[in-house]
Amino acid sequence: MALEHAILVSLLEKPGSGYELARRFERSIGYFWTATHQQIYRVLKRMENDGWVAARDVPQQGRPDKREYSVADLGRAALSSWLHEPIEPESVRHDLAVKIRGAAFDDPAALVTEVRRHRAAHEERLARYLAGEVRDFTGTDARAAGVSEAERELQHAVLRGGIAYERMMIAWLDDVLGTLARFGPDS
Amino acid sequence: MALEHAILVSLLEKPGSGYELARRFERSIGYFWTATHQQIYRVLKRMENDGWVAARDVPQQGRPDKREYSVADLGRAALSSWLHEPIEPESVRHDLAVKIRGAAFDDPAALVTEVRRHRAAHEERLARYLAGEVRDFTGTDARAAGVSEAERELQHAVLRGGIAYERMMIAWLDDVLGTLARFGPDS
DNA sequence: CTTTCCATGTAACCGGTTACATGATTAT
DNA sequence: ATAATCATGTAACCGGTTACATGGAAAG
Repeated sequence: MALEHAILVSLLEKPGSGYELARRFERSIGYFWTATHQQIYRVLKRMENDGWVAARDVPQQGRPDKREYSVADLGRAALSSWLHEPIEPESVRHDLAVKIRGAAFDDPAALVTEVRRHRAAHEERLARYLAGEVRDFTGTDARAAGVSEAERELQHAVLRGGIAYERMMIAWLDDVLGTLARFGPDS
Repeated sequence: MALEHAILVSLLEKPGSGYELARRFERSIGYFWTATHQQIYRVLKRMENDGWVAARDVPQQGRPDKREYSVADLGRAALSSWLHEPIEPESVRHDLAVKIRGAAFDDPAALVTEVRRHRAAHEERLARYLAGEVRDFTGTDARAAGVSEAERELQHAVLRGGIAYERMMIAWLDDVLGTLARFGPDS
């Protein structure tokens, strides 16, 4: 389990409210971890009880107050010890692969639309990542205020992972489409 | 949720017991879906109650009896309808990416061992997949008895996906190692 | 004689998802 | 008026993981 740790990393990069964290999990953090706001609020509360994070009420004008969280010493220590313990390389879960193998017992041609939909979704994500790369990681100083070089470079490395993943998926889905095409008229 | 459907596909490819299914989920099906035997037995029972699969007791010599399951009409229909409904492209979950971004707030050099471990694990998987590809998908007729061409080709396409994934991961982890190396002496 | 393989389960727990709820402000 | 954004939650459910349990056969 790493949601706690993902939250710690995000709060170390920049303190924020549960709502803001939820937004980040739709964006930058989203390409390696997802979480809904319900989950985040629940975990955040537990982390506060455990002394991993500290909250501060921030009044705002024209908007509801927010509780801004930042990482406490105990949280930093928890993250550090997690970073030092080995984790098992997780295995993937691909619904689509189940469908592809299942198509052999149904109509292979019917899957083409579905595979194309997925391909489009990955293409879209790739475009988003590439745009983010240009925005955040070009120009030596642009928006580099208060961010260490290590932080910046490691974030970039993770983003490159997301980009590589999307490119691989697109290429593979093209491969699959080619295979499906050979069973178009009939099997 | 697709475990039911993964089981249906596997049983369509070849009927088998819960135990045998669990083994398959460690092998061929394992590169796109994982499941433990506990989970499989539970789901299998539910599927039998729902009439998706039918069981047949098979006595064996020198071994405990087994319950061999095969797909019933209702199961085939359930699979077909699932194949025809669109599913959302799922997003990945990478503990390792959390660690990499977290390393900026700890010791980046300490992550090198961990990343190398993961790299080795992916290298090993890649070797297994490639060996499986040679074993099962070379030679026009080898072990192709009773397996349709569509079935064979689609299985191969899924395997190529696993291979592409492992290759991408290895390349990316090399990228990460290079990035980490630049923060070796100190950040 | 101890480990591994075959074979099937129960029980507890917990993280993640979905549905529901509230309430103010800003934009169309 | 209506929808969208900001902001924070509760409650129910359920799939997946971990631990525990049994019991015979074959292999080292």
